[in-house]
Amino acid sequence: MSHLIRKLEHFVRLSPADRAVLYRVGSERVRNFGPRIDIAREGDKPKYVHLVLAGWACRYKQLEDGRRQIVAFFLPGDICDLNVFILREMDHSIGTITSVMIADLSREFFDEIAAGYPRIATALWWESLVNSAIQREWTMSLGQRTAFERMAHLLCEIFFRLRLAGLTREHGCDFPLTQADLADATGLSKVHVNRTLQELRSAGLIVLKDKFLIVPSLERLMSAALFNPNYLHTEHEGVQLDANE
Amino acid sequence: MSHLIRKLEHFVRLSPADRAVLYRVGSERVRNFGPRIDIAREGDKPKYVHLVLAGWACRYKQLEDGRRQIVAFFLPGDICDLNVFILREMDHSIGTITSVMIADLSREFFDEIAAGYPRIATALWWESLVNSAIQREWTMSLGQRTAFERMAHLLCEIFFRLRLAGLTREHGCDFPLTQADLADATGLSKVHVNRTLQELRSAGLIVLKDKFLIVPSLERLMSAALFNPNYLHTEHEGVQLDANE
DNA sequence: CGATTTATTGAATCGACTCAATTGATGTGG
DNA sequence: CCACATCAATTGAGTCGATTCAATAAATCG
Repeated sequence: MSHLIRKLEHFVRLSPADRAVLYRVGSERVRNFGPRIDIAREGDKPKYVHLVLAGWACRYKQLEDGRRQIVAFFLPGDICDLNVFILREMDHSIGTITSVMIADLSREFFDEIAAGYPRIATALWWESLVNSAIQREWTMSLGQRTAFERMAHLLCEIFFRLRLAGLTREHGCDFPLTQADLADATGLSKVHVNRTLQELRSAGLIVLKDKFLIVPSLERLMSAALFNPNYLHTEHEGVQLDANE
Repeated sequence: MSHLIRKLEHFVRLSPADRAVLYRVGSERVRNFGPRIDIAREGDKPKYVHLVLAGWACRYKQLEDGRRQIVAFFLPGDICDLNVFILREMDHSIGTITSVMIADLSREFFDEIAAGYPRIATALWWESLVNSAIQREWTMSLGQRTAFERMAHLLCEIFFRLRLAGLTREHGCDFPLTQADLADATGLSKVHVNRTLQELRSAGLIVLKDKFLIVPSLERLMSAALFNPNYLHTEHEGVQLDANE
């Protein structure tokens, strides 16, 4: 919960009442999943909006012949699909990377937000616009960036997003993804992911070991990735949207 | 206008009043642009939501060194970015392909919809969820599909979307994209786009000439593309959301 | 501890790219 | 309305980034 609040407050200033409502979300249905488990599958009827309270998950799609593409990562504080209720069936699956704690947000919860908590509603809109922007940036990465840039870009993005949620130290963060995960996300083969990570290491851009990532100089990693953080819409006038109560 | 209505009615049944409001949109500020013109640029402050009344446009991003990726096509009846008002600056540009007629939808218009036209509001949500799904599918294409499949997939998608808007004949549609456009959208080089199109031609999957595309067998093209139309969320129970007035 | 997953390395191959030149279409001004 | 200029499409040849296959080493787990 705190991760979501922390993230949203980069965009709007929430009132104590706003925060209280969001905390209450933690008391909606909460479920725990082990690592490498499907939470929802393509074809399922979407019932809830998922909020990740803890752990890492991903959204992925698969072709008939088994080729798999991770199309998004979900980090603590992330909301899966605002308003999917509307759709009849999922066009993708959601699976865990690590153990994950999920709160299932009901339609009623969103109705309540829409009716009485305009700042939260705005912040959730922002969340969903940023998610779209991230998806576009992935399109950009896959279409135009080299393997080296693409990997650097993904690492930058994850680091930035974790930081928003308050989940980084000065220069490092937990990093539970395997090279196979990175391959499915970047569209590269596992072998090439391995070699690309080695290149990043020997360029002194990252230290990645024991599921922990250290980024000695975010500046340099960003520049290697051609990473422009504007798409995360984080430097924001919206912070002026004060809670006036 | 009619293209938007036609598209939305694949999802909800609109009342005469609903349709009237949507038609009125045509009387909001309408602008005309020539081909190959930027309507909005990365860095701009977003002011309006754009509705494409006629012509083709695209959303694209560029890296500092000039590499360019088209991340979406806008066809008649498409709405650019629901609720971008919220964001401080554009993280991408919008440019025309052909001559284009655009209606600028104001914030007030959406407030009015939200307040008094729930079916339209739902349909617009659907529109925006489908756009997200399309973006994910592009990620999938770029990450996993071969050049041949990817090109076939893009052609399928465009054909399906045009059909929703009522812009196809039995087996064909206008197709104003150049091979350079296709290259920027698929992440392939122009040369390879050319060769890939020739492969599609000699496989008898498409006839593409004089800015007109013929798809002799959509079935066969879909199967070559590993195209699963579920992500367009078009076969929909939502049609049961009748207008009860 | 053995079993399985994850990471690493080498070698050969291939899909897609770049460079470069040509042909064909489109368009505009004199 | 032709001539020239520009833009779009096509073709060939050589190269390179990333892949596949295969084997080994290291880490993780029950």
